[in-house]
Parts: sequence; structure tokens; C-alpha cells
Amino acid sequence: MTLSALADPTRRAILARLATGEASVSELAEPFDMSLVAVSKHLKVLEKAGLISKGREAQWRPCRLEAKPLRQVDDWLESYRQFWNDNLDRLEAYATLLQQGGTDDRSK
Amino acid sequence: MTLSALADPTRRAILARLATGEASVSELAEPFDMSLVAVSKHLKVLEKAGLISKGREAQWRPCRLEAKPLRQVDDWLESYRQFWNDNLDRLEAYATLLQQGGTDDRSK
DNA sequence: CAGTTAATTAACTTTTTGGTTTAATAACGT
DNA sequence: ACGTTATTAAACCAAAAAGTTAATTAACTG
Repeated sequence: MTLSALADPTRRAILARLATGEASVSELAEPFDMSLVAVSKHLKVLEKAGLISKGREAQWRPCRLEAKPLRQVDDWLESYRQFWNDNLDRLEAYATLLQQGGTDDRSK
Repeated sequence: MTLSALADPTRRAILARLATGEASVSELAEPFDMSLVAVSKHLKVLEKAGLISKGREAQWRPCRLEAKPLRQVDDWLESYRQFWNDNLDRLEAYATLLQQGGTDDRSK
């Protein structure tokens, strides 16, 4: 669920903003060319994904970034991190093959 | 676009499979309880996101995992990686505050 | 208490996504 | 040339996502 919450650019921008510190819903909404209601919904998505939490301070709901799910994404990436080093090795190996007269197209 | 491609569990499973080596479309489709056409579409999404590339070998299109976009996700996470260490510090600081008689609820 | 500010809920619309089935394309095997 | 295998394209559908406006809730301010 984390990754689908992160799929939306507005939500990523909100997280980026929150990385600099807490902010209320209307503060978070301000930069965007959309209704406050829309932003409020984005926040709910982020909240359900555990990426933010909301406090209450009078009529404000100060939002705070929660790092746990991001850390999970990082963990998920772990397996591929290993892979992309391998991949570089393979590319190198392939480059060598080419020198020796390889034929199949692996452009891109 | 990478993150929305990664948002779907079927597509993540496909990537996991591809991390173990190349596979044709039908091989990739086999584990899933959905039509081959559906899987083919997922592959197109992954391809457009640059997460995989397809070769051609006779009537097969061997798919290969491409690490670049994943590395970009990793880079994107970088800013937050720093944050989640800070966050742990804050939690510690807060725990200390509680000991001293803090009042506001920050459960979860 | 009346009015204002902050945020959410409800009802609705539009677009995107994830799936289907039925063709079409392309390369192989006989 | 004909049938089979692998994959994609087209047309379609249902459900989810992303947005809207109008109404509601809640807490502050004078």
C-alpha cells in the first residue's frame, strides 16, 4: 500500500514538504492548484499508508512525516540493490562479449 | 512513473521473478491467476517505466530486469533516509520528555 | 451567541487502471 | 502451405483514483 501512496506526485511533494517539519492541512495545501478538500484526501491516503500522522492542536491537524513505511521500501529495495551491482557486472561481461564478436541486440 | 509501476503487486512479483533471471512473457504469466494478456499489459507498464526491457528470440520476448529506475527510487529515498535517523532521535527525545511528565498524545 | 477559520464528510463526475474476450501478427515445425 | 505457439492489439467493462462543490463539524474570537 505504501508504494501506491507514493505513486502520486502531489503526495510525494507533501512528504517532501513534511520532511522539513510539521505542517497543518491548509499549509500543506497552499502550494497546490487544487482544492483543500483534494489535499485533505491525499493526506488521508498518506495517513492510511502510515506515511504521516496527524496531531490535534485546536482546530489544526498538524501533520508529521512517519519514516517507518519508507524504511520498509528501503528494505524492499535491498534485494534489487544487490541486483543492480550484478547488473553492472553483467553489462561489463557483455561489453567484453561484444568485443569478441557477439551478435544479439541488447541495446537500451 | 516508476513508483506507480511499482504500486501493483503483480508487477512487483514479476520484478522479483526477473531478479532471478530472464523469462519470457508466458513464463512470467504462469504463476498468476489472470490471463496472459493481462500480464502482457503489466509488462508493457514495466517497460514504459524502464523497469524491464524485452529482447527478441524467435517468437519469444525474453524480459530482463533493468535496475536504473530502481536506483532512482533509491536516490529519492536518500533524503528520507537521513530523516528517519533524525526521527529515531526525536522519538528518543520524546521518550525522555515523557519521563519528565509530558502531556500531549503522540501514540502511533 | 454569532461569526470565522480549519478540516472533514457526502454526493457526484471524470479519468485511469486492471481485467476480460476476441482478433491479429509473427515465427516456428512439419 | 498449414497448423501451432508466443505475443500483442482492439474493443470493451467494472472498479478505483483523483478531482469537484456544497454541507457539516469543531474550535477559536469578539
